[in-house]
Amino acid sequence: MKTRAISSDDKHLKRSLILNAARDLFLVDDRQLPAVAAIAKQAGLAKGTVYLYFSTKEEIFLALLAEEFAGLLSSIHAHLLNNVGEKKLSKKQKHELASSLIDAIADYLQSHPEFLRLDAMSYSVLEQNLSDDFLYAFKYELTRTLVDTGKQLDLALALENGRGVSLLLRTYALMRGLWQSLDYPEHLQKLLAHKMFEPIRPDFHSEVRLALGEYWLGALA
Amino acid sequence: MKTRAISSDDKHLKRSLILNAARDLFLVDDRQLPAVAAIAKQAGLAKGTVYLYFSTKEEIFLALLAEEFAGLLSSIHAHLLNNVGEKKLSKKQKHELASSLIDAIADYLQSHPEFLRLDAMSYSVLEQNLSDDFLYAFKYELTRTLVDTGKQLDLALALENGRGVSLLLRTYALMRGLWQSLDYPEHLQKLLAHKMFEPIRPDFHSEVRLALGEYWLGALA
Amino acid sequence: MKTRAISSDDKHLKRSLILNAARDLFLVDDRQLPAVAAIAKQAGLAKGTVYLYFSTKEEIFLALLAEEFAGLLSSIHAHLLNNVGEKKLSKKQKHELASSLIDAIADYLQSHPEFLRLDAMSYSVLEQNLSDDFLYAFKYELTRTLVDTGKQLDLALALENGRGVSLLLRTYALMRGLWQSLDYPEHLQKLLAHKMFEPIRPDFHSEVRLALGEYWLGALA
Amino acid sequence: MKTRAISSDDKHLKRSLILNAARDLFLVDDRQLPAVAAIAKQAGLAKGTVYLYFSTKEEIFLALLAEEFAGLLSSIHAHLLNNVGEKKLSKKQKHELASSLIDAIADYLQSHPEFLRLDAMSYSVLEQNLSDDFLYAFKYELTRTLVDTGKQLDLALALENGRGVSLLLRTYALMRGLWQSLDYPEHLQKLLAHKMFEPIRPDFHSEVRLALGEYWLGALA
DNA sequence: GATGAATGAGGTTTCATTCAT
DNA sequence: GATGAATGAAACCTCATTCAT
Repeated sequence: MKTRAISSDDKHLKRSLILNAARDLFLVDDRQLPAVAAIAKQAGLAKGTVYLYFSTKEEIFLALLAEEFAGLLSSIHAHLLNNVGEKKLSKKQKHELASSLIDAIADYLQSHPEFLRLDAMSYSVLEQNLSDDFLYAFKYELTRTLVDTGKQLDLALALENGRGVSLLLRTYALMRGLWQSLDYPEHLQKLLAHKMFEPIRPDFHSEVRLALGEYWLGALA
Repeated sequence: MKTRAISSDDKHLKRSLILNAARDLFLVDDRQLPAVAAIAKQAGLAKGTVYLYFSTKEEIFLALLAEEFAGLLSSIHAHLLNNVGEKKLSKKQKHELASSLIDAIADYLQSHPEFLRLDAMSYSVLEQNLSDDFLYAFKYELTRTLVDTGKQLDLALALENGRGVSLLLRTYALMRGLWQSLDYPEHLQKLLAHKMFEPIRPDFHSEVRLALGEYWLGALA
Repeated sequence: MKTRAISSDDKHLKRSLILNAARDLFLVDDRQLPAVAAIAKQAGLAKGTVYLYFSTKEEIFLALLAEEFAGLLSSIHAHLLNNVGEKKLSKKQKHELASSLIDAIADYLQSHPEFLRLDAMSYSVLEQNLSDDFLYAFKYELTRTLVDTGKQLDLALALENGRGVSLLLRTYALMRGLWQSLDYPEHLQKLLAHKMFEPIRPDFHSEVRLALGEYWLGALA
Repeated sequence: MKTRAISSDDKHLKRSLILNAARDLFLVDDRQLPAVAAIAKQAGLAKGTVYLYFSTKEEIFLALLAEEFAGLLSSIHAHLLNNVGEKKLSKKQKHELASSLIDAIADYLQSHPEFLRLDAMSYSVLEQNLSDDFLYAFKYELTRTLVDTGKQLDLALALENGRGVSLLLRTYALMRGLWQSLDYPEHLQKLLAHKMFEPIRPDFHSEVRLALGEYWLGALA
């Protein structure tokens, strides 16, 4: 591709091109950020072009992660808006709301396999090598949306102020921790095929529902 | 320490020397495994010597992590042995046991700052570049101890078979997820000093107690 | 040379730059492939640049050797084309042709001191650490040219089919064997200065003519 | 083995132990000198012990090569002694002697597969890293025996003085050159399985007889 | 004499990023 | 704006040899 992205739309398009290429490659071989050369090739661009849109490799993947966070949170937000009326909920209704929320989250995770994979890289790999500005913008946006959604939750469940954010944070912690504990690379799966390892390899998607269920049960008690 | 580790004890000592050096350096600059050269220097050894005791850099840190896991699990195990009598516990007593267990865990985390730091590297960095044998041995030992401790828990709380392991796994997931969500490198801390970020930076050690408390409350309901 | 090799010609030029640097260094200290760092320095390039043109160090030297083979064989080829008329040669004329061929070969060796030096590394050092593709391409081209030249020889000397290749192969074997037997590194030369060692250190360039002369005499008998 | 070699015989025995171990390992994976650690292990000795008998790794293999040379030359020597009477040989008888000599050589090569393999390492690898003394002793002994055998040849074939050595040297050159040209490591053999490569991979043991036959035919003409 | 623990020089290769074209 | 050639830091691991025990 040698077309020049002149209009703002074109730029946005090319940015997406890169992000998609990066996501595709990452899904093929997670636990390792693909090389910039590979991303460029996959996107049909030159290496240098990638650097016109992102200033480090990590930026690409943090941008991808930001999208995922936004998606999950907006999904939760939407769910809350849909299911909240004006009247106060009964205890049972609250639990039902929590339960459906968990379903919404688990569904999102299932349909966005790259989310927690990327997320698992963020602590050790992704947040290196980023400009303060970019990192700040990421955290800023994330916090804003999170707090926002937290407030929705406060309203929906008649929680005390700030409780919603806390619940969301802990929910997030639990699901990312579970992912990292239960996702094994292929060769490890073979190694752990023996029955004795069964306790440490339940299916993630079932497990996350159960664990979140327990957590919310306690949290709402 | 003698210059040459001839006896098996001496060897074990030298191994520890390396592990300690590695831990020390890692604590100074976590999120990045120190170079083998640096570890060797810190331990007062030559690079090659390190490779007499470990066959890759990652082995060193996985060995360190193995020690931590062993420590935490034995700590839990001990706690269970101390606090379990023969009679069946009342519901209240069970919650008290859970609560004290959480304390034990949280105390361990507080006194072993390297544990969750290392742990956070294990998904993306640590489990690369290891021989299948070593990795298997690690998982084997970990699973064995985990299942063992899980059984103790089953007994102590009169749980159905296998429930204990599950509780431990989810507890672990929650604490590792929280760590990664709440531990910020220094420069990020400065960036996030503003009040608006308060919701995303509660103190880890308080937070882990609270979150685990909620989880166990729900799990034992 | 431009700093950036953009056109295909420029690239070819830069490749040559590297090959020449490698050859120069190798001639200074044969029996040891120079380090890539040294080659890069000699060529006025960065180490990484070398790896843009060759994917392992050995590739560089095998490429060099390939050039030498091509040179020798084309030299032989040319010689045959020049000296072959349509009429059948008499026995004497055949021997004269052989003799002049030997001269052509020996002249080539004399003016390409790197050829047999490199060649002597090929068995034990050079053919390690090469991709199958590269090695195959090398052997393929070599075989093709060799067989081709062999056929010319068949024609020129009215040999039975395939005899020419065989003669060339044995000629090559003899000259490479002689080189390795008669080329001494400097410090060994001093060690073997005594008269008693004279029988094992005749001058290679005379010796190769004599030995090849004897061989061809027998081969054409 | 922790026995001490006190008597001279014991020492000689232990030396042989090392040499045999080295030969065995080298035969398994030629084109690469085995590591000293491997040799020691194979010999049932400690690494340090090896260095009591040889001062560098290369010494071991040069000693091995020396044995081979001695074996070949003594084999030739013996052959000459057996087949030489006092009377002058006819031309035909001379050719018969040469022919049987070639057979003797080729037989030796066939029954000593390590000879030319080792020999092929001598130019580029083996003669590095040796003390002048050792190297000199090697060359001295070799030259002495060679000249000696050469003289026998002079006598047997009524050659002019020194011609025998020359013939032997060229014979050696041809056979080592052929070996290096025709011995392919396994993975290359697969690569060159195609019919087009047939001309460059005749069987060494047949080829060496034919080529030497031609050479001697010319040399005795 | 024998051992094997310790040494540390040495060189390859990768790849994120820059910048001349 | 786009390209891709050039850069060069960074780090691993091997293994021959030494020497304390």
